[in-house]
Amino acid sequence: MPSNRAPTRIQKKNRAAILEAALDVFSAQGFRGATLDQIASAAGLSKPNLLYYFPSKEAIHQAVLARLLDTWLDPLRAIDPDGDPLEEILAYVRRKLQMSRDYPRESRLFANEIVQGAPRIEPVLSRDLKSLVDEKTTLIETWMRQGRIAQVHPYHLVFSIWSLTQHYADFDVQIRAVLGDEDPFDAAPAFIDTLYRRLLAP
Amino acid sequence: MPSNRAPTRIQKKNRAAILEAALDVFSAQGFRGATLDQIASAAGLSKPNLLYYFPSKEAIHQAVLARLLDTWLDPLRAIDPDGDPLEEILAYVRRKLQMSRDYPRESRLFANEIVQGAPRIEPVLSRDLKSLVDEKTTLIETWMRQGRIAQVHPYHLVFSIWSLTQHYADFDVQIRAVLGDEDPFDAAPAFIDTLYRRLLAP
DNA sequence: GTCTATAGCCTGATAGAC
DNA sequence: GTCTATCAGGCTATAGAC
Repeated sequence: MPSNRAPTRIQKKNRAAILEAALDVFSAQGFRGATLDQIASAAGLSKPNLLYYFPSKEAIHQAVLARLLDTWLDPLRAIDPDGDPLEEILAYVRRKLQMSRDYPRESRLFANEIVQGAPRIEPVLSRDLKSLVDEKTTLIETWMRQGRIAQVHPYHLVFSIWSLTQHYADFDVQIRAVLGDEDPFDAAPAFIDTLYRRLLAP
Repeated sequence: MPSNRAPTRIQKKNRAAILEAALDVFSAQGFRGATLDQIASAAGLSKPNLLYYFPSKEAIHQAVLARLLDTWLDPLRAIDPDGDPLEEILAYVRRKLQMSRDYPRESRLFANEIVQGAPRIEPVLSRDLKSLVDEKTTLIETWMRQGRIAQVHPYHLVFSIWSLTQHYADFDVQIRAVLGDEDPFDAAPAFIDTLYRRLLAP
């Protein structure tokens, strides 16, 4: 492990390269499918040198996940209680869809973890994620009671946004296999926008 | 490998037990995460005996996937060109959601495979799946042109159905972490039904 | 700080007795 | 057909030279 002194430029660069390479490999292969050899080679380091920066494979995985979780919930946090209800929700949907397009590896890393039972992040889900969702669904319920958007189950509304948007990153291969040459992100934004306008119109 | 003679009752039972155990383990851990030890123990056999029935880990995985794909597309096939358009689509959605509730392991096995780039079934996707979806979207487009349901992008409509319904199996842990004690499948059917009624109302 | 070499474990697969 | 024993390869992690 690097010393406790302030990291040099080289250490910063190497740590960043490792996290970038690990995101690549873990998101494509899952935790057990990934090997340190793959990560080291993708980061341009030797395997022992990789383990000089992180004590174990597990530690690398946790570091990548931690960095992901830090920003993963930002789009949801950004829903503004003082904004226009429908526009706030539609903006959230757009942000989530954009993340699927711009950060598909992050989405797949997360998906890998959840599909396999979230062994490493279940606590984060039932604590941080739950309390954030509770807060936002309360807000959404208020909007619904005020008649500013249609009444639907607020939690399932959130689940639907997650599934519809993340699907384009997580199931990318399948979508492209079916669509052929057409870019999924050409028509997806308009489709999903229409879907939520019709669902939530007061 | 068992002889070419007709399988005995014991052979049938063991093969079935292996496929059942393999579905359990592969869907929960992915291909590389699963071990022959786990499968053998879950099937109540020794590891060498397991490999008496299947020549390799890869062969077991393919057998499980093949059995899955055989029935996975049935709900889509069952859309009836002569039925009422909206009701046909809603019935398809219900069948898919029911599969997520009754066969979550199958859904997660599939998800594991796709998220990691579908290395073993990409050909099936761009051949069998694509041609089936092409056929059904053509039908849906006809219905839309006739004004019997609203006009939306037919492929993305199908993707949305896949994502919304499979999400309840694939992201089960996350959904339960957020919902707490409430059973996801209590409110999901009504929510999704409402969603598609409002989206597709002519 | 980075490398080569290697320890030690786990895993897929095989050999051979019964 | 099923078992015990075991091999061979790949994997994480460490030792030690430079």
